[in-house]
Amino acid sequence: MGKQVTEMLKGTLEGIVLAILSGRPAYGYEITAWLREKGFSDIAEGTIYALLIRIEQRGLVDVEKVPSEKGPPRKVYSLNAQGQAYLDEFWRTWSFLAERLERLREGGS
Amino acid sequence: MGKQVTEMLKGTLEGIVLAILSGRPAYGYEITAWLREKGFSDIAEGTIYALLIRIEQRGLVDVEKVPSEKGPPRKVYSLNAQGQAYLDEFWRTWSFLAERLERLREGGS
DNA sequence: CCCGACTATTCAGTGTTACTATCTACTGGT
DNA sequence: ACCAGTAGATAGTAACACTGAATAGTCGGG
Repeated sequence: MGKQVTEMLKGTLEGIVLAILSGRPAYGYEITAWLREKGFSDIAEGTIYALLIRIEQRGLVDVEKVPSEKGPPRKVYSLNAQGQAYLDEFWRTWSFLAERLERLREGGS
Repeated sequence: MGKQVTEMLKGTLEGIVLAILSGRPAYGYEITAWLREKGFSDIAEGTIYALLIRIEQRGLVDVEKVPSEKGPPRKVYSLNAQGQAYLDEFWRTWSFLAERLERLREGGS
């Protein structure tokens, strides 16, 4: 993809991951694969893992280590109450920005 | 505002400014005032000036120095062909991201 | 029995971006 | 002379995504 997406993802990728986790618990490798499938073709794996560590340290998610049939144990993340609150805030912020941009695109005031 | 907006603006603020300039030429102080009026309550002035210098160095805008009745001369920026192309690309990138996020919000696949 | 393929995570170093805070500079009104 | 308003520049900081590589575990094939 382009540099533009990279820069645009700053601040939104975190919300995207939290939104995914609000549907169901998931682990890093799974999330990366899911994102790639959905068109975010070149989000680096390292990026997701770093992000997960960040949101874990901020207390937005709970973590559980689950043995895998294949490969090393998975770190399964699930959204907690604080994370849900943060996600709600994220959607409000996103709406704010999206509305204004849409208006700009239409050439409105 | 919050830290969330700050991070989300990375990558979008540039597009916002280019979109403004696609409507009409403008100078830094004017753009800052316009943004504040439109709800981006605390975008720092320094941020806009730095951004304008950046897009100027990338050749996305043309610059003209215009004497002001009040204060020092204004640097009036206008979008050129290259900037227009970059803006088009920006909107495509934005649409891509906005679509996927909207789908995520609806809880869809 | 080792080697590659797949699964899964970690980490050090880099570049871009917006923010803070401060500084310069010009005008008009008191 | 001073101050508010207009206008721009800049040095330093923090956050975030990327690159690239390393580590670790399981499995099947030669």
